[in-house]
Amino acid sequence: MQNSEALALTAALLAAAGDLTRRINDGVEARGFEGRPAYGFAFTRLARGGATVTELATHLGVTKQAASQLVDELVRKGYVERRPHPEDARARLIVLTERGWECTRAAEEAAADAVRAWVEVLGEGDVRLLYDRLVRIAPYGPLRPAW
Amino acid sequence: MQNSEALALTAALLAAAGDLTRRINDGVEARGFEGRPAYGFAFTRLARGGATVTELATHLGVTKQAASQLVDELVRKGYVERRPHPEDARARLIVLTERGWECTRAAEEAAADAVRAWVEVLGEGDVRLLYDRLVRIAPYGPLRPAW
DNA sequence: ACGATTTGGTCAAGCTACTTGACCATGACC
DNA sequence: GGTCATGGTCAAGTAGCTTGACCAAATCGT
Repeated sequence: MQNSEALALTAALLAAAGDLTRRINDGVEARGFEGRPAYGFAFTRLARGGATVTELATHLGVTKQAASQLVDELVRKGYVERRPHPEDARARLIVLTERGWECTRAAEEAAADAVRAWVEVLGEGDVRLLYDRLVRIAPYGPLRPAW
Repeated sequence: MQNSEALALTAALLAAAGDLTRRINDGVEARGFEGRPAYGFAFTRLARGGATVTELATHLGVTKQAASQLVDELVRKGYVERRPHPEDARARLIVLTERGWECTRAAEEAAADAVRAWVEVLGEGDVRLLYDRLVRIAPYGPLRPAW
């Protein structure tokens, strides 16, 4: 593989990721929610029983201060609540509200719509293969804003 | 494909793209250049005979003001020059300096190194296939910062 | 059991990379 | 040749992160 192709591969990845996130965000807004792409990724972490600010920060690949500010935003918009943590009095458990669950489902639907567009071009098998390969490359890396 | 998988696919794309850009940027800095990831993508556009600020803006998916600021930065660091445009007195042609070419090559090498790590995991064929599929999905979309 | 250190969280301030808005100079179009 | 479009810059504003300081609760060492 030539050097110039390696940069092109990176560009293609970024373009694809940007395309998807934009479509999803548009879809979420079209369903009556206001937000930014980071919400969706926060939701995927919160959906499994809630999370602490620090856990969220790790998941998103930002400082805990930034995660805390994001949570402020989500609280203000009614998507999550800060509850006392059942096992650690220092920590707070961030959990989705009913509206938060609705927004999560909206994001999943929008994502499914966007991916469906890809499936029409590549076919189900290739999209699944793409996913499989990507997971093997960057299994659980933080979701940093990309460039 | 289930809804939740669609979001996971997006996350995987972002993680992979973020991983690559980080590795490349580290590699470029290790080779003695200072910069940020956007430089590399600007260089790929400038490498083919230069470009105007507006063309660069389109390529990167930002406003022309933002592109102009990026060019300021690149000029300050000695990577590019603003020349009068040979065919349009309003425009300026942004071209790489010798140091700009060196940095471009460094970015390509770093990208090749990063991709090589992927090839070791997936094999050359799968990486090439990945690239092929990505290009078919998001052929020439702008390279927006991803989330 | 108790002082020292670590960990979870927030407050405050600062910065980077973008945006929008205003503007000028040149080119394109009847 | 006047009108509008296009390329570029200057200026100001903003979003979303960062670093640094700090407090309270938990954990560790002795």
